[in-house]
Amino acid sequence: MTASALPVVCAALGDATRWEILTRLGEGPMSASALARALPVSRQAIGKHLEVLREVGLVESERRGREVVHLAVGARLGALARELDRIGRDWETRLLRIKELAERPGPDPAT
Amino acid sequence: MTASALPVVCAALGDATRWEILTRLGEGPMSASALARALPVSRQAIGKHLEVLREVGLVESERRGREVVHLAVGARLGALARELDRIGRDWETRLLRIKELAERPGPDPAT
DNA sequence: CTCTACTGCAACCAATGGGTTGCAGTAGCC
DNA sequence: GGCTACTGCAACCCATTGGTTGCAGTAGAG
Repeated sequence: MTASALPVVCAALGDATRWEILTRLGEGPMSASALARALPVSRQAIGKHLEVLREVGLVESERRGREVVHLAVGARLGALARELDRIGRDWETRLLRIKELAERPGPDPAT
Repeated sequence: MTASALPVVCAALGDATRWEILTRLGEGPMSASALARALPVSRQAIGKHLEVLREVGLVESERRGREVVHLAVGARLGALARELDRIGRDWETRLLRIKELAERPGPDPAT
């Protein structure tokens, strides 16, 4: 996962309806029509959300007979989680270093 | 981190400008005016972004003399990362179970 | 073959949100 | 005390987006 993709995939996860869709798809493959029956939005709205999720790799779609079934991709979410964890750790370590420097009497890093 | 907060905090992370701000704040505390000087947006826009980030716990603010300095909170990001990782694993395990059931000749789960 | 049902595309609408300018308040620096 | 600079609030603008309805295409079921 490249760093520039972080805002995009986070934006895809930044919508409650899409989380509803992902939760359903996490339990098993479903078609867009089936999702539309389960959720209080139209099938076309579901379709747009699915396109967003597919573009960032959070769902995959497969034609099965007459309908197209979609499923949530856990690997992609895991990759995002690892990246966020790494960044969070960086913030904490840098903040600790700053606090150490502030409290230490000798403020020269070269020492 | 409650599950209902996931879309909100992800939405906060779903903007490129906010990631710019977070990156700067991850290197050390800064004031809104300093951020506005470093980024190609106005101070008021920075202020709105900081409010969003503060509401979801990704930055903390502290009055230091005449100015207010902000810093990125790594712990919050780590909590989000753990939650996303957990959900991603759930998806993968359930999908594996479904595939197993589909390939196994005896489709009765009670057996 | 026909009928049903799921998909895909397009146009349109309203709300949200990222951005701006302007102004008032307030707290250090000299 | 006066000047400077940073903060906070409000109003406004426009692009994006989540949502809708409608229609055309297409592929299984009977």
